[in-house]
Amino acid sequence: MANHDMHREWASKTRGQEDSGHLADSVAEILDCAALCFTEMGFQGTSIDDVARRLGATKGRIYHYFRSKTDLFFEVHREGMRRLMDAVNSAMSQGGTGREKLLHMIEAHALTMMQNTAYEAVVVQGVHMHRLSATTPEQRVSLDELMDIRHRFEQLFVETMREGQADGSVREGADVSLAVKGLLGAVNWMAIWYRPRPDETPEQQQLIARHVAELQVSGIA
Amino acid sequence: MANHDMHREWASKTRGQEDSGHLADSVAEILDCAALCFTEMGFQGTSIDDVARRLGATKGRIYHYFRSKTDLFFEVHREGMRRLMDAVNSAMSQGGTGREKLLHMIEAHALTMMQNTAYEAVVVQGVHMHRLSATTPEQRVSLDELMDIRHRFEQLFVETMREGQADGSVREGADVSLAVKGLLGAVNWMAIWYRPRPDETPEQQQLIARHVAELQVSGIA
DNA sequence: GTCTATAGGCTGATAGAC
DNA sequence: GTCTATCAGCCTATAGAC
Repeated sequence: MANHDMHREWASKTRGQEDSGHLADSVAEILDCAALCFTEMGFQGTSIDDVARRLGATKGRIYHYFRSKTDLFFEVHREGMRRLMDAVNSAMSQGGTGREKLLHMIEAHALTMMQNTAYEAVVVQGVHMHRLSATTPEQRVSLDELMDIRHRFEQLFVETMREGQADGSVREGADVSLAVKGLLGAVNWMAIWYRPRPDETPEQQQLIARHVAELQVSGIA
Repeated sequence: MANHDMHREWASKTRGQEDSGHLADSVAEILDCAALCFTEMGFQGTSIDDVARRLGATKGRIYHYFRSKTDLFFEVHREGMRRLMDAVNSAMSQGGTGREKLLHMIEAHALTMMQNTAYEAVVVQGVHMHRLSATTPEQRVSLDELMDIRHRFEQLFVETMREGQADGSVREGADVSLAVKGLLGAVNWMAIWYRPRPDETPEQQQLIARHVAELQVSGIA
């Protein structure tokens, strides 16, 4: 029980800046393996033994840090959302017209999807799960918390698009909420089809991300 | 075993035009309940007993018509894809410039998503599953077959967009394949966020569908 | 901290009565 | 055609050794 709290503490620490040592390493290693398993086999399709096998350990290790499989899944999801938030927030704060900011935000979102395929595939899976009603009360609480983050994430795009309408860089008259759902859908769907090619460079990835972003932004400009 | 074949025969019949009577009714009823269960609880989260309970029956009935849970899932998926194909094909054959056709195709796609939420949520789930490697050989065969249909579906949009480039109604220079993936993503994502409001009329749905389509098409025009 | 062993519950699929 | 009964396997989570 105490260890679960230690993990919580670690999690909130890293949400700041630094990670601190061997405990963080253990947890991060588990999260990485879990992200891969959940991505490849789905939440219900993954057993804790699967994650343990990939880790080269047994489930004792995992249950020492995580209360339950659900807890593990949501911790992966949380980390994926954190990476997304960081990238988009940083793009948003770089200035320019609403339209320019939107372009950079979408590009950053897309690039993060491409460079964190496992974590972001879990995020998409989690969003999908929110649609499911067969959830335990425990899952419901975690899901609601994460959907709250997700909502704030979506609002960043909504606000920036409104900003663009105010400064004249984004077309008036479009239903902003609907437009944002469309554009986020286009980017999120990358979790389904995008696979990095074996020899793909970061520059090539950036090109794809920019292209996706431009297509979406030119629709509302 | 013979009954599974009867079902197959029914399935291919309906892919033509007519459905024929009480056997079809039994199967269609099972498919409807299964679509709802899979949508609400996911593939692995749904037990055959869940479907049977919703049906007001026991699993004997289901296993009489479907070899396995996997088989049942894919039959729902197939039906969902059929509805999508029908709608888009019909929109595509109505003429106009490439750009106009594309607009109508996306609109038809979106409207079908909105009017068949359960079946189409299963389709999206199936596409997602194709990403998963933890599949039995049996699942792999069905998935591959369905991804083949899916690929042909995507090609309809690619062809029409190329047509639009040829007749000057669609911007040159854009990566057609990437653009189509983006626009299909925007529409497919509706399976995640769209819920019909209790009092929503077909006219209101059409408005939303058109709006989504316009946003995507104006990005490539 | 990590392992082994195991309890306890659920589920896919089948067999056979009616 | 549909139901009841049941088996066999798997998986989450815990307890306790080391």
